[in-house]
Amino acid sequence: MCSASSDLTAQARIRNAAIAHFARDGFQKTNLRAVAATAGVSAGLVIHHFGSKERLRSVCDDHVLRILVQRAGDARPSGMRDLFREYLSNPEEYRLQVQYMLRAIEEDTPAAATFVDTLVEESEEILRAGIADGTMRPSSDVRALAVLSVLHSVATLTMPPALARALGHERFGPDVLRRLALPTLELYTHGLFADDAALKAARAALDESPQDESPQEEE
Amino acid sequence: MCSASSDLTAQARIRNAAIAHFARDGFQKTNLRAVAATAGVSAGLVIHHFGSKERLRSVCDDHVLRILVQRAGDARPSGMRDLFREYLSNPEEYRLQVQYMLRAIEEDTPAAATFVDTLVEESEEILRAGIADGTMRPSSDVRALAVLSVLHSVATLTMPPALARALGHERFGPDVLRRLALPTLELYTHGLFADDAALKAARAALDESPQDESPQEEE
DNA sequence: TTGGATGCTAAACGCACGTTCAGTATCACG
DNA sequence: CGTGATACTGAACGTGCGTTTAGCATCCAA
Repeated sequence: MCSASSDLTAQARIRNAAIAHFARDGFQKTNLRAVAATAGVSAGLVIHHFGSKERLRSVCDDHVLRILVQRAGDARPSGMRDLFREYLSNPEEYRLQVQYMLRAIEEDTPAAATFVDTLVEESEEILRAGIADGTMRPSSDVRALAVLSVLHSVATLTMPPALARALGHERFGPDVLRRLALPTLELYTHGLFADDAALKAARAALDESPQDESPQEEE
Repeated sequence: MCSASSDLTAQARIRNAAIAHFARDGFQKTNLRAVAATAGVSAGLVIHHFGSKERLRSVCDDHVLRILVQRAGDARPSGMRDLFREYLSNPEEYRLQVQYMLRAIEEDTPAAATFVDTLVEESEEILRAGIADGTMRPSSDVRALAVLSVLHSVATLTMPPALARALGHERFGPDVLRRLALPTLELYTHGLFADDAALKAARAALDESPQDESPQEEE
């Protein structure tokens, strides 16, 4: 990790400070003077180097995105999708970038869009591979399932404090994750319902009003 | 529905306008002058009646919370947990209040905490009942499963635009919901994994580092 | 009738914050 | 040396916005 604050160009220090602030407080709530302060420079310099707060954000977006996708391409076994698992076992290393991206997803940044697209794409590939080799159950809509699993991952990592508190913890953290791991895996291997009454009912209901958008695949 | 804008007290009109703005744009981004405008009053009157923007929010919180919990207690078959199903079949009626609460959950309002607590509590009751009568599979941690299901519901309703776009839609809406309904139900009745290798591995891993927070229940 | 609440407005105040502006130091280069 | 260009600062500017204030009706009680 290259987090030594000096011996870096002021531009880089500002960028890093901005990433940290955006990740922690979000774009709106962070003010340039605070970013400048943690970067050890004046507020004017931020504008001097980046032109505007908005352009500073887009530079941060690109930077974080580049780190994360390069990390995913890093000859890792199964690409970016393992970011989640990786994050669980090694939260320190990329926590900042992941947190930044989660914020970006909330705020619907262009970078978040390409990040999410990559996640969904890789997730879908993994699902198709798993279904092909029999380790995963076939689905009526693999694309939607991929989106659903990414949604669940993102939701878990951005878990609202109120829900964390309902589990008895102050806020989201490794202990919450550990607590949810087993129920999540149980859900993903057994499901929850003992019979398929609800599923059949839903299929019937959807057949009645066939506002069809989803592709037809085998089940 | 009582949405006629006149023939209501100015206080009520301001409160309703604020609820609409907070639900649509969030607390930070809505400014009092806009609220005053849609309420048809001056900005000063908002302060005159509510003292501050923050106290206006808390009044809105209480109001929406009261509507939602009274709706849940309304001799409905299974209480607030059906808000989700209710919302799906009848999105117009309580869309505003639900959207308001989703925003409140994001912003971690006290009202959101009690709302979430109620959701989790009712969810847990339903799970226990379902497990008892055999319609649901037993879980190693019912509380965590309840939190997980609420998390999934909330996440679905607040689905980030980037994920909706990955499904081919502009943003979250009824069509996205329809698209996700089947995969969700498939996941909740069959699970995803064909075998329980991942689950066993996770159990083993958690046994190694028994940072025990979760209660022991039957499986 | 008077006098004080109450409902309400327009204007102003004050602060936070993004951005601009002079002005200084330093370094490159002719 | 001189002459830019570049890095940087402190102060100021402008604006958006929450809030305050002064004032005007209206209505009710004494």
